[in-house]
Amino acid sequence: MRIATWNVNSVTARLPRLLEWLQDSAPDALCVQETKVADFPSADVESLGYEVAAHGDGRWNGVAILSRVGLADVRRGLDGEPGYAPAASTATAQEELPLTTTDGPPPREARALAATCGAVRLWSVYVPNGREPGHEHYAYKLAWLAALRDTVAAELGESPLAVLGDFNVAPTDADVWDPAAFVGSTHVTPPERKALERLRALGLTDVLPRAMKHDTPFTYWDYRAGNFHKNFGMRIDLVYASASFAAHVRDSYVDRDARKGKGPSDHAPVVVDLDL
DNA sequence: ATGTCACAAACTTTGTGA
Repeated sequence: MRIATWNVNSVTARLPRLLEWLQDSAPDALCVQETKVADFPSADVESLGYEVAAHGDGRWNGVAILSRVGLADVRRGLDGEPGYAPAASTATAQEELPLTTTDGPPPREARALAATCGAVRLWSVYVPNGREPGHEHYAYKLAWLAALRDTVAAELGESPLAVLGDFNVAPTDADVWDPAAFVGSTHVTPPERKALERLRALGLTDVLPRAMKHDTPFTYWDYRAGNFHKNFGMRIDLVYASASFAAHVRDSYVDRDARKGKGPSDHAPVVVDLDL
């Protein structure tokens, strides 16, 4: 069984590359992040034999799971999932108007989706970026990761389970091209890494993929400044596998070739092959 | 230091987010 995860950075913009990759790599199930659509364009992938479960809220975020081995018990969102409301505009703040009273909690975003595909339970997750340490979005990121941990904890049992997606955290300094370049930035701070550690403490294993080049299994390279060409990347797309899932992993690799060519995502897929 | 994308609306340009 082949399972993969890929942040496509807009499924609308990436549809030709997605269809090409599905045909070339033939995953049995694919977790997708940053679909950036309310309605997933399902027809084309269905013609390749995949069922689609999607969770999208429009312009930002959005996750999906594509499967050709069944798609059952679909869940959207996390237990106790925090929401996020952007800060008020500065123009409003300068007028010193009384804060508008908001009714209820901030809206939840489309960042987590689960489905059972054949013998395995999969979560497709797109963890909040965090913007910068100390930012409201950074606190949201940590709270979101805590809710992810609690939700996964409640689902863990005998069945193989994996959480796959764009975690927006590099687990160790080896997972960024230059730790010195990330001082003061998100993705590498102790609280973010601690949040991943608490998730792994449920008994999950970080399935480290093979690199296809450079001995650095990076999964993301900024579009700017020739970062891909210079291999200035990060490993932030992760596969966290339960013991019964990890026991069946035969191989895993980063499909770095998918980051090349015309109109790529800024992330590469991570592929996991299982002997079940 | 901040060079590229993608998206939507203030739409032939800008802002927001990554």
